[in-house]
Amino acid sequence: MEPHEPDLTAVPVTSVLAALADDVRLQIVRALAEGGESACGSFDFGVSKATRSHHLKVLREAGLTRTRAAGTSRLVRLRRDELDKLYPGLLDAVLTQRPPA
Amino acid sequence: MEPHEPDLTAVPVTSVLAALADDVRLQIVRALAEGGESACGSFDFGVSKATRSHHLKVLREAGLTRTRAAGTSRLVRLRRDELDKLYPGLLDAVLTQRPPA
DNA sequence: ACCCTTGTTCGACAATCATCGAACAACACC
DNA sequence: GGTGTTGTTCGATGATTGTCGAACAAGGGT
Repeated sequence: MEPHEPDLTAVPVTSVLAALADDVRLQIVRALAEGGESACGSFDFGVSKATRSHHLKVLREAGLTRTRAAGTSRLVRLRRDELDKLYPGLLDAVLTQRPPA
Repeated sequence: MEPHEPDLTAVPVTSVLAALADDVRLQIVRALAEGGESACGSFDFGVSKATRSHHLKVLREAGLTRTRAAGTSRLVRLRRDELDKLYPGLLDAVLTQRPPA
Protein backbone atom coordinates (compact mmCIF):
# COMPACT_ATOMS: atom_id res chain seq x y z
CA MET A 1 0.00 0.00 0.00
CA GLU A 2 1.74 3.14 -1.14
CA PRO A 3 1.59 5.86 1.42
CA HIS A 4 -0.05 8.32 -0.96
CA GLU A 5 2.23 11.27 -0.53
CA PRO A 6 1.26 13.59 -3.35
CA ASP A 7 3.25 16.28 -5.06
CA LEU A 8 2.35 19.42 -3.13
CA THR A 9 1.83 21.43 -6.30
CA ALA A 10 -0.82 18.92 -7.34
CA VAL A 11 -2.86 19.39 -4.17
CA PRO A 12 -5.56 22.07 -4.37
CA VAL A 13 -5.13 24.90 -1.91
CA THR A 14 -8.55 24.15 -0.48
CA SER A 15 -7.38 20.66 0.46
CA VAL A 16 -4.35 22.02 2.29
CA LEU A 17 -6.53 24.50 4.14
CA ALA A 18 -9.18 21.89 4.91
CA ALA A 19 -6.50 19.63 6.34
CA LEU A 20 -5.43 22.43 8.68
CA ALA A 21 -8.99 23.42 9.55
CA ASP A 22 -9.41 20.82 12.27
CA ASP A 23 -8.43 21.14 15.87
CA VAL A 24 -6.92 17.70 16.29
CA ARG A 25 -4.93 17.97 13.08
CA LEU A 26 -3.69 21.43 13.99
CA GLN A 27 -2.42 20.06 17.29
CA ILE A 28 -0.61 17.31 15.41
CA VAL A 29 0.96 19.82 13.04
CA ARG A 30 2.02 22.02 15.96
CA ALA A 31 3.56 19.05 17.73
CA LEU A 32 5.43 18.11 14.56
CA ALA A 33 6.67 21.67 14.08
CA GLU A 34 8.01 21.72 17.61
CA GLY A 35 9.19 18.18 18.11
CA GLY A 36 10.27 17.18 14.64
CA GLU A 37 9.79 13.65 13.36
CA SER A 38 7.58 11.70 15.76
CA ALA A 39 5.82 8.37 15.99
CA CYS A 40 2.09 8.29 15.37
CA GLY A 41 1.46 7.12 18.89
CA SER A 42 3.02 10.24 20.35
CA PHE A 43 0.00 12.31 19.38
CA ASP A 44 -2.39 11.75 22.20
CA PHE A 45 -5.10 14.36 21.89
CA GLY A 46 -8.03 12.54 23.36
CA VAL A 47 -9.13 10.63 20.30
CA SER A 48 -9.00 6.92 19.61
CA LYS A 49 -6.15 5.48 17.59
CA ALA A 50 -8.55 4.89 14.73
CA THR A 51 -9.41 8.57 14.62
CA ARG A 52 -5.78 9.57 14.99
CA SER A 53 -4.84 7.31 12.11
CA HIS A 54 -7.57 8.95 10.05
CA HIS A 55 -6.27 12.45 10.76
CA LEU A 56 -2.73 11.47 9.90
CA LYS A 57 -4.00 10.09 6.62
CA VAL A 58 -5.74 13.38 5.86
CA LEU A 59 -2.57 15.32 6.59
CA ARG A 60 -0.47 12.96 4.50
CA GLU A 61 -2.82 13.04 1.51
CA ALA A 62 -2.98 16.82 1.69
CA GLY A 63 0.77 16.87 1.23
CA LEU A 64 1.50 18.21 4.70
CA THR A 65 3.42 15.26 6.11
CA ARG A 66 5.58 12.34 5.12
CA THR A 67 5.52 8.97 6.81
CA ARG A 68 8.12 6.24 6.95
CA ALA A 69 8.10 2.90 8.67
CA ALA A 70 10.49 2.27 11.54
CA GLY A 71 10.09 -1.13 13.07
CA THR A 72 6.60 -1.47 14.38
CA SER A 73 6.18 2.30 14.52
CA ARG A 74 5.66 4.87 11.81
CA LEU A 75 7.51 8.13 11.91
CA VAL A 76 5.75 11.25 10.68
CA ARG A 77 7.36 14.55 9.78
CA LEU A 78 6.21 17.91 8.47
CA ARG A 79 7.04 18.80 4.88
CA ARG A 80 7.97 22.24 6.08
CA ASP A 81 10.49 23.19 3.40
CA GLU A 82 8.10 22.43 0.57
CA LEU A 83 5.23 24.13 2.35
CA ASP A 84 7.23 27.25 3.10
CA LYS A 85 8.35 27.40 -0.51
CA LEU A 86 4.91 26.94 -2.00
CA TYR A 87 2.89 28.80 0.63
CA PRO A 88 5.27 31.21 2.33
CA GLY A 89 3.86 32.41 5.61
CA LEU A 90 1.05 29.92 5.80
CA LEU A 91 2.54 27.60 8.39
CA ASP A 92 3.98 30.43 10.42
CA ALA A 93 0.64 32.19 10.44
CA VAL A 94 -1.15 29.09 11.57
CA LEU A 95 1.39 27.59 13.93
CA THR A 96 1.98 30.47 16.28
CA GLN A 97 -0.14 30.01 19.34
CA ARG A 98 -2.17 33.14 19.81
CA PRO A 99 -2.72 34.72 23.22
CA PRO A 100 -6.36 34.70 24.35
CA ALA A 101 -6.27 38.53 24.48
CA MET B 1 -30.33 42.06 12.34
CA GLU B 2 -26.75 42.67 13.32
CA PRO B 3 -24.37 41.45 10.71
CA HIS B 4 -22.37 39.31 13.13
CA GLU B 5 -18.93 40.62 12.47
CA PRO B 6 -16.81 39.15 15.22
CA ASP B 7 -13.55 40.36 16.66
CA LEU B 8 -10.94 38.50 14.66
CA THR B 9 -8.96 37.57 17.75
CA ALA B 10 -12.05 35.80 19.08
CA VAL B 11 -12.38 33.56 16.04
CA PRO B 12 -10.58 30.21 16.28
CA VAL B 13 -7.92 29.69 13.67
CA THR B 14 -9.68 26.58 12.49
CA SER B 15 -12.77 28.65 11.64
CA VAL B 16 -10.71 31.07 9.56
CA LEU B 17 -9.08 28.18 7.74
CA ALA B 18 -12.37 26.37 7.27
CA ALA B 19 -13.86 29.52 5.77
CA LEU B 20 -11.04 29.62 3.24
CA ALA B 21 -11.17 25.89 2.55
CA ASP B 22 -13.93 26.09 -0.01
CA ASP B 23 -13.58 26.77 -3.67
CA VAL B 24 -16.47 29.20 -4.02
CA ARG B 25 -15.44 31.17 -0.96
CA LEU B 26 -11.84 31.30 -2.10
CA GLN B 27 -12.99 32.75 -5.40
CA ILE B 28 -14.97 35.38 -3.53
CA VAL B 29 -11.97 36.27 -1.39
CA ARG B 30 -9.76 36.49 -4.47
CA ALA B 31 -12.28 38.74 -6.20
CA LEU B 32 -12.43 40.96 -3.12
CA ALA B 33 -8.65 41.14 -2.88
CA GLU B 34 -8.43 42.23 -6.51
CA GLY B 35 -11.50 44.37 -6.92
CA GLY B 36 -11.95 45.84 -3.47
CA GLU B 37 -15.37 46.45 -2.01
CA SER B 38 -18.01 44.79 -4.16
CA ALA B 39 -21.70 44.06 -4.14
CA CYS B 40 -22.80 40.53 -3.25
CA GLY B 41 -24.31 40.11 -6.67
CA SER B 42 -20.98 40.60 -8.39
CA PHE B 43 -19.82 37.17 -7.30
CA ASP B 44 -21.24 34.90 -9.92
CA PHE B 45 -19.51 31.59 -9.54
CA GLY B 46 -22.17 29.21 -10.74
CA VAL B 47 -24.12 28.88 -7.52
CA SER B 48 -27.59 30.12 -6.67
CA LYS B 49 -28.01 33.35 -4.79
CA ALA B 50 -29.09 31.39 -1.72
CA THR B 51 -25.80 29.51 -1.75
CA ARG B 52 -23.84 32.68 -2.41
CA SER B 53 -25.53 34.36 0.51
CA HIS B 54 -24.62 31.39 2.67
CA HIS B 55 -20.95 31.58 1.69
CA LEU B 56 -20.82 35.30 2.37
CA LYS B 57 -22.27 34.63 5.78
CA VAL B 58 -19.59 32.06 6.52
CA LEU B 59 -16.89 34.51 5.47
CA ARG B 60 -18.40 37.29 7.54
CA GLU B 61 -18.81 35.18 10.66
CA ALA B 62 -15.25 33.91 10.33
CA GLY B 63 -14.11 37.51 10.52
CA LEU B 64 -12.83 37.64 6.96
CA THR B 65 -15.18 40.28 5.56
CA ARG B 66 -17.32 43.22 6.54
CA THR B 67 -20.66 44.06 5.00
CA ARG B 68 -22.54 47.33 4.82
CA ALA B 69 -25.85 48.19 3.24
CA ALA B 70 -25.93 50.49 0.24
CA GLY B 71 -29.38 51.02 -1.15
CA THR B 72 -30.78 47.72 -2.21
CA SER B 73 -27.32 46.22 -2.46
CA ARG B 74 -24.85 45.13 0.19
CA LEU B 75 -21.21 45.95 -0.17
CA VAL B 76 -18.65 43.44 1.03
CA ARG B 77 -14.98 44.07 1.67
CA LEU B 78 -12.02 42.06 2.90
CA ARG B 79 -10.69 42.77 6.39
CA ARG B 80 -7.22 42.61 4.98
CA ASP B 81 -5.42 44.86 7.43
CA GLU B 82 -6.64 42.94 10.44
CA LEU B 83 -5.96 39.62 8.78
CA ASP B 84 -2.45 40.59 7.77
CA LYS B 85 -1.75 41.80 11.28
CA LEU B 86 -3.08 38.70 13.01
CA TYR B 87 -2.04 36.11 10.44
CA PRO B 88 0.82 37.61 8.47
CA GLY B 89 1.36 35.76 5.23
CA LEU B 90 -1.84 33.78 5.34
CA LEU B 91 -3.80 35.75 2.77
CA ASP B 92 -0.81 36.20 0.51
CA ALA B 93 -0.08 32.51 0.64
CA VAL B 94 -3.62 31.63 -0.23
CA LEU B 95 -4.48 34.36 -2.68
CA THR B 96 -1.72 33.94 -5.21
CA GLN B 97 -2.97 31.84 -8.08
CA ARG B 98 -0.56 28.99 -8.55
CA PRO B 99 0.57 27.82 -12.02
CA PRO B 100 -0.50 24.24 -12.82
CA ALA B 101 3.16 23.25 -13.07
C1' DA C 1 -49.23 52.12 -5.36
C1' DC C 2 -46.92 48.83 -8.13
C1' DC C 3 -43.13 46.30 -9.69
C1' DC C 4 -38.45 45.03 -10.11
C1' DT C 5 -33.96 44.27 -8.22
C1' DT C 6 -31.10 42.60 -4.49
C1' DG C 7 -30.32 39.67 -0.58
C1' DT C 8 -31.64 36.86 3.36
C1' DT C 9 -33.98 33.08 5.59
C1' DC C 10 -36.26 28.68 5.70
C1' DG C 11 -36.76 23.86 5.23
C1' DA C 12 -35.05 19.94 2.69
C1' DC C 13 -31.77 16.86 0.76
C1' DA C 14 -27.42 14.65 -0.47
C1' DA C 15 -22.67 14.39 0.54
C1' DT C 16 -18.90 14.69 3.40
C1' DC C 17 -16.70 14.16 7.81
C1' DA C 18 -15.15 13.09 12.66
C1' DT C 19 -15.63 9.57 15.68
C1' DC C 20 -15.67 4.95 17.59
C1' DG C 21 -15.01 -0.27 18.45
C1' DA C 22 -13.59 -4.34 16.41
C1' DA C 23 -10.96 -6.85 13.32
C1' DC C 24 -6.75 -7.25 10.93
C1' DA C 25 -1.58 -6.76 9.61
C1' DA C 26 3.29 -6.12 10.61
C1' DC C 27 6.96 -6.23 13.46
C1' DA C 28 9.74 -7.18 17.72
C1' DC C 29 10.96 -9.97 21.47
C1' DC C 30 11.11 -13.78 24.47
C1' DG D 1 5.50 -20.21 17.87
C1' DG D 2 3.24 -17.22 20.89
C1' DT D 3 2.52 -12.70 22.91
C1' DG D 4 2.48 -7.79 22.96
C1' DT D 5 2.92 -3.36 20.67
C1' DT D 6 1.79 -0.23 16.96
C1' DG D 7 -1.04 1.20 13.23
C1' DT D 8 -4.41 0.57 9.55
C1' DT D 9 -8.85 -0.67 7.71
C1' DC D 10 -13.71 -1.60 7.99
C1' DG D 11 -18.42 -0.62 8.81
C1' DA D 12 -21.55 2.27 11.44
C1' DT D 13 -23.30 6.46 13.28
C1' DG D 14 -24.23 11.20 14.31
C1' DA D 15 -23.02 15.90 13.03
C1' DT D 16 -21.80 19.24 9.83
C1' DT D 17 -21.97 21.18 5.30
C1' DG D 18 -22.95 22.69 0.41
C1' DT D 19 -26.67 23.09 -2.44
C1' DC D 20 -31.22 24.40 -4.05
C1' DG D 21 -36.08 26.47 -4.69
C1' DA D 22 -39.41 29.10 -2.57
C1' DA D 23 -40.84 32.51 0.43
C1' DC D 24 -39.87 36.77 2.51
C1' DA D 25 -37.90 41.67 3.34
C1' DA D 26 -36.05 46.12 2.02
C1' DG D 27 -35.20 49.78 -1.49
C1' DG D 28 -35.51 52.25 -5.71
C1' DG D 29 -37.83 53.55 -9.70
C1' DT D 30 -41.67 54.94 -12.54
